[in-house]
Amino acid sequence: MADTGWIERFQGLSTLPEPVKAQLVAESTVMKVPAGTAVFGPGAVPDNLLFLLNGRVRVQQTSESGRDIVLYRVEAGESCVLTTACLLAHEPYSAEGITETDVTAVAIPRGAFDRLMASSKEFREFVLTAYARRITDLFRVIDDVAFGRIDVRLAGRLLSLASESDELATTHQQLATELGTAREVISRVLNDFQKRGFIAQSRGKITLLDRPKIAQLADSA
Amino acid sequence: MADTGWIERFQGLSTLPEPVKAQLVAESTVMKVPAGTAVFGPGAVPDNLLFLLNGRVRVQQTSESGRDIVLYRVEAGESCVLTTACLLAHEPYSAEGITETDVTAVAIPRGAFDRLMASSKEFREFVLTAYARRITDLFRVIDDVAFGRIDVRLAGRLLSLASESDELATTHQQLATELGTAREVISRVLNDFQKRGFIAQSRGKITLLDRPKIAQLADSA
DNA sequence: GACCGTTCAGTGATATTGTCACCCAAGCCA
DNA sequence: TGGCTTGGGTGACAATATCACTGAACGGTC
Repeated sequence: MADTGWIERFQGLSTLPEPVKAQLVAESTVMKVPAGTAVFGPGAVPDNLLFLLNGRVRVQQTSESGRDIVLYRVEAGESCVLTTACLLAHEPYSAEGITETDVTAVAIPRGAFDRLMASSKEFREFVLTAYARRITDLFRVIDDVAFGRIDVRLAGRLLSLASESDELATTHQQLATELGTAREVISRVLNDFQKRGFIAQSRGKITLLDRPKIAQLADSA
Repeated sequence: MADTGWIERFQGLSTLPEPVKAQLVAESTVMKVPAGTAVFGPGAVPDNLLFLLNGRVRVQQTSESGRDIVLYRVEAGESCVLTTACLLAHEPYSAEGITETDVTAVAIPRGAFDRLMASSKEFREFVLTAYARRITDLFRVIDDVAFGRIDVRLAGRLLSLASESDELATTHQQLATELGTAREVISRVLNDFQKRGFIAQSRGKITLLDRPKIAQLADSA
């Protein structure tokens, strides 16, 4: 018998009626994916709605010119609903999802997703709410890219990327991809941060020294 | 008896089973809105899904700093599905929809929308496909803002805004809002276009003189 | 018509960000 | 040791954004 406990980990699913929970569990399969795998994107179309139990997926876009920008991340306890819509669109869909850690997820096949949408008002609410959150994420990205200063944006990103420890194993190029800018820009801003005593740097590693100051910069929106 | 003809004008709705069409029509009401009205946004939350019969709605976002950027437009024959999701999200939702022309639309109340989602696979497909299109629109905006050149973006926007006539009644400030940039930037680029013979300008008006050249610039992506 | 207020557009100076073309250093490995 | 790859630094310059103005164009009013 399949484990049903995972449902409770998802905000919005715990209110599902029992029969729907049973249906959800019956039609789902647990999958494990190692870090660094492309779970969807050009050339890897998924047929499943994923509920992330553990780990994190980064969704990013590559422009025609070959430059990248991170759109959002799917964390444990969230689902990757945008893909369900993008599956149906026959337009070229340039975003891709990459596991940043080893990932455990529950996969709901397309058909089961549709049956759940038909049978449960609560499930529909869950899906639409998840959509709304992603869309507001995208709105935020647009706002940041269009009107945000990069030092402010970078400060914010450093804080969220280094939420566990003060050590951050990342390259300047990766940070540039986070914000959709160029490596040189990141290098200069980080050197400025270093001069101001916010961080320490070594090859491939950044150490946050003064979180309060960084936070202050980050929300001088 | 209500008119059912409008359904056929929407790509994706014509395949609905007859009973669903009847349901859709029975629960809908036609509304007319004059140009320049905010149909949704902070302070004007809609409880309806709108199908646009005539006219055009511009969806734009105002950042904290007070600057605007246009996200996308809803044209006749399209629906404004993103609002259905954003209604449910209790997060601050900063986008607003403004009618650019007089608009005729069919409104489906929230409850009816939910019943249709429950009862019709085709309707669900329609909704998800509409979502997907908007989301790819947003991805495109992000790509443009992050990596696009202003002159290229402006050229493209001039072409799409002046799709009917070569005359365009708009101010530099409005064009700046289109692209999420500053008026001065638009002024300088337009002056450059003028020098190159692409356009002619007078106060509040732009005339496209050389569409081919503008188009060539616009897709030198 | 003249006057006034508002909106629209032009411009120079300066700051920020992006691009290009390099260089050098650190780590890896034969 | 040398060579290779990756990560990072830097100067010069281009593109874009911001600031602080200016004046022109238009709409009223008297």
